[in-house]
Amino acid sequence: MLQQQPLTGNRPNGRGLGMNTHPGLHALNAVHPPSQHRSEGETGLEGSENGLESRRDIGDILQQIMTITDQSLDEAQAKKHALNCHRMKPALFSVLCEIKEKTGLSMRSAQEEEPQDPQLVRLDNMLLAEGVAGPEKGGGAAAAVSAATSSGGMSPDSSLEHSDYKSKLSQIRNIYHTELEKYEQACSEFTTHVMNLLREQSRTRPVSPREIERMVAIIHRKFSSIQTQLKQSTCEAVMILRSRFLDARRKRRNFSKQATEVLNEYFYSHLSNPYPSEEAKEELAKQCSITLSQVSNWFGNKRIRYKKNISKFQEEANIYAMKTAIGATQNEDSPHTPNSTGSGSFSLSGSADLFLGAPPMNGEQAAYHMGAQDPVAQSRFPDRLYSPRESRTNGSWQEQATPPSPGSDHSENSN
DNA sequence: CTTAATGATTAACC
DNA sequence: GGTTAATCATTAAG
Repeated sequence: MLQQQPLTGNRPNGRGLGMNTHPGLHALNAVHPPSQHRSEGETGLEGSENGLESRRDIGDILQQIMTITDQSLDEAQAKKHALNCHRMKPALFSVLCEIKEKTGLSMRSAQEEEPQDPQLVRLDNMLLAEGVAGPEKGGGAAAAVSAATSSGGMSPDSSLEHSDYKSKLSQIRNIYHTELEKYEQACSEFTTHVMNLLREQSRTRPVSPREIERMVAIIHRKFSSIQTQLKQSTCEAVMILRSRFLDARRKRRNFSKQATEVLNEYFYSHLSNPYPSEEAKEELAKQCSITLSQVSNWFGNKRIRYKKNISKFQEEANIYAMKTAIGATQNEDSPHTPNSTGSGSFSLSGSADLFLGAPPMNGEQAAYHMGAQDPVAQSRFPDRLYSPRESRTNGSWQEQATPPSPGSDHSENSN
């Protein structure tokens, strides 16, 4: 955008003035003056017979150039060589330079600065994030997996599916990289080819470095559009792979028996307020070797399903209340055991929530627990804080629960 | 095969 | 940001 000041300086139209500065034009003018000047005679010519000869030469050259495309390759090559050796060649070349100088002005503003396709940037970022692009081997794929499961997390036993995923991903990686390499190679090959061509042509016609530069840029643009397509389809492949392998919904695994037990234990021992705090969730997650969000999911599901059909969960509630109670009495002997089976609690309050299992159906059961906030759990999770939603601690979390269904009063309900 | 159970996702809500 | 309620998709059970 800055070079190529017109030779004529402040005269953009440049007509005629530029000629003064061009030695080549002088040479040409000398042998082939413009027709309108012909009448003025042949001043400056070395001699009339010489001028005539030169004129014939010029016509000859032009004729040869015009017809060179009609000839066979060998013929053309020979003719080209001959033209290159022609004594008029420098002059002709200079004229071409001059013409180019002028026409170059108009095409200069045509291009400039492609604004970095945002789409391409997005694709690049994604490929990088998925571990397809970027550094070789290992770390990339692992990073992709951990990134993909950041919300869902991965339990240790799911490494099997992940190895499958990883192999598929590295397959995609390989294809992507070989293709990319192929494109890059083809691009550089083509570029050097074109540059050689231009260099060769620069012997007979003026080719500015800038022009070569632009040519290269055009080639690169074309090739990068192909690359973009490659990246696009690679992204799609990765997305499909991901949805196949990492969508936990599709590859759902039930929690281990022990994990469900721990969760249920907590749930039923906090039935009046089954909203574990962040700390409690972390503790549960650790115990069950599941993620925090899985704990949250579980409690969310549990609450809603319990509320929806309390009678269905009666048995379960009793069982876990019993368990808690037994665990509590057993631990009375060794109140300072900090292990996972819980410690130091009172059978009395440990089974407190048991009564909630058979609520009066009008939601007033909460009154039983206004003061006794589950000492069991408090000792089990000493750092437990009650959920920020204090409004629920009075047990109203299920107050609007609709009784299961009119005809579902099972026999065990009467117990 | 059908059905129940269950973990995850989603939109609407506060 | 966490919850609820509805829903989806998979797994386990019949």
